[in-house]
Amino acid sequence: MRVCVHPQETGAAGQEKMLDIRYLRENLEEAEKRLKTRDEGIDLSPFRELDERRRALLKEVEGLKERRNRTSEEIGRLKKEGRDASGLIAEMQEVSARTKSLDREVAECEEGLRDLLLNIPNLPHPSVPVGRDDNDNIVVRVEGEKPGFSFTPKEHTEIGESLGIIDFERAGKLAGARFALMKGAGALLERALINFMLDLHTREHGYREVLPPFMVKSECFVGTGQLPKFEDDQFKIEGWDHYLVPTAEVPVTNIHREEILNEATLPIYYTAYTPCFRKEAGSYGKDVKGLIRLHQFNKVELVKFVAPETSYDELERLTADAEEVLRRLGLHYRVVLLCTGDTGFSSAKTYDLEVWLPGQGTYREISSCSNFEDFQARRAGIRYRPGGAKPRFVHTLNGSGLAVGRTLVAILENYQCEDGSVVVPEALRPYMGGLEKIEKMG
RNA sequence: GGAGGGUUAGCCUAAUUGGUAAGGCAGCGGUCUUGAAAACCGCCGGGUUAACGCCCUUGAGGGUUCGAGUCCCUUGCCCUCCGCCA
Repeated sequence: MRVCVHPQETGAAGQEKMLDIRYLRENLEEAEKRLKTRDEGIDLSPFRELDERRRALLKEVEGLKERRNRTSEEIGRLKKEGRDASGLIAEMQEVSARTKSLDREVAECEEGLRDLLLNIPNLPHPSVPVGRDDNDNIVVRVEGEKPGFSFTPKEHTEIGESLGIIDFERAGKLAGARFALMKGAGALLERALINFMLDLHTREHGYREVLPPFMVKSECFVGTGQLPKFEDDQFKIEGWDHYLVPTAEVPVTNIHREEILNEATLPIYYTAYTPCFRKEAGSYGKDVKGLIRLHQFNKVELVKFVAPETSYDELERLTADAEEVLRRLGLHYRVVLLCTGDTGFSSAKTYDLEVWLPGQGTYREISSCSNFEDFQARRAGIRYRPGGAKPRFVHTLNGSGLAVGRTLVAILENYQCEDGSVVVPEALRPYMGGLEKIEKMG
């Protein structure tokens, strides 16, 4: 069901909620306890007072409005009959003034509530392990095996630069640190990966391909949860209300913002390629070299809109769809269930896929698959009508399928040969004009 | 960038000089029917309430007014034309 902070603002206020206000009112202690498993600093204590004050104000102002409505009609009748209504009009002038000032108080009160609510993360699902950070995540399965090497495997930066397919130096000249310039077979490989992933998801997994705008309005960012809390991570377009998308999740989830979907159309599966733009504020010194952490990278995303009862089954299937990319590419990986402290702001439950990188001797995140339950749907106003009944919020999910740059890293490191060349995984060869091996050009 | 037109509930469409949102379609429930259709009845934006009721809702935000879909200002989006442009 839809809930509004302020009944007069059915559009705006309704979308700016995260948790059901009625749930909070009735279960404040429980909610705070559960949220504290994600973040000790969460404090819901201002909620009670704001909520009660708002309701008291509404009671008074609505009473006044009722009187005003009735009297105004009476005035209309009197005037039509040619009788004098000046006494009533004078009376209503006062009521009107009082109403206006009360309305302002209500608005202030609701702004406080919004500030509070918009910054509260989603409740973690009961199956999510309680923990502080990534040390408390749980490896739920491991697929494939680490490749063996008869030599010491190199990191992708070294492989890519010596093959002449990645040029970090000139990328720096163009755009500074954390950008890459892909060249020749490197650029082709990146493009092949995008096409391979989109084809797999559209032809075999039932997703519909979309190509959204790469910059969208701020309200979309509020809808999916990047705003207001994570403004610092976003690239804003100067003089516009637009931001560059940090993930296709933002434009694709918001395709159905403020819509009531026909139940028969659910579930809806979309896949989209977009570049992703992130400031990476606060990651200074982390992954400064290579393709791992860039201000701009490519990603193929999977997004689902589903009926609430099905969303956890859908999460398992979405994760499997992302895993299939790694399987087809012959890459060893593991699936990690994130703990409460490591799960993203909007998500109720998240699996990360971590691919093995022999050059670095470590697993790195290459996909993140989440069920947001109705958190985003509530903020973005995405509903469906179950069997002609009242509209209900859908559940939304998404996952990377996959991060393209990191997949390219994994291929370079896992398929490298002693002579510095890189074997092209068979699944990609049709996308690369039959190329079997990337070798240094003369 | 300039000029003009538009925006009403899931969709489509009304609403004298300002007087308190009328219909239709789709959908849901029911009557009728062997079943279905048709016809007929009810429901069919949000909030609140045990219920009656009350408040809010004409893209958004302000203003004027006792009272605004209607008048004024700001603004989002869509369409047409001009200019510019891949």
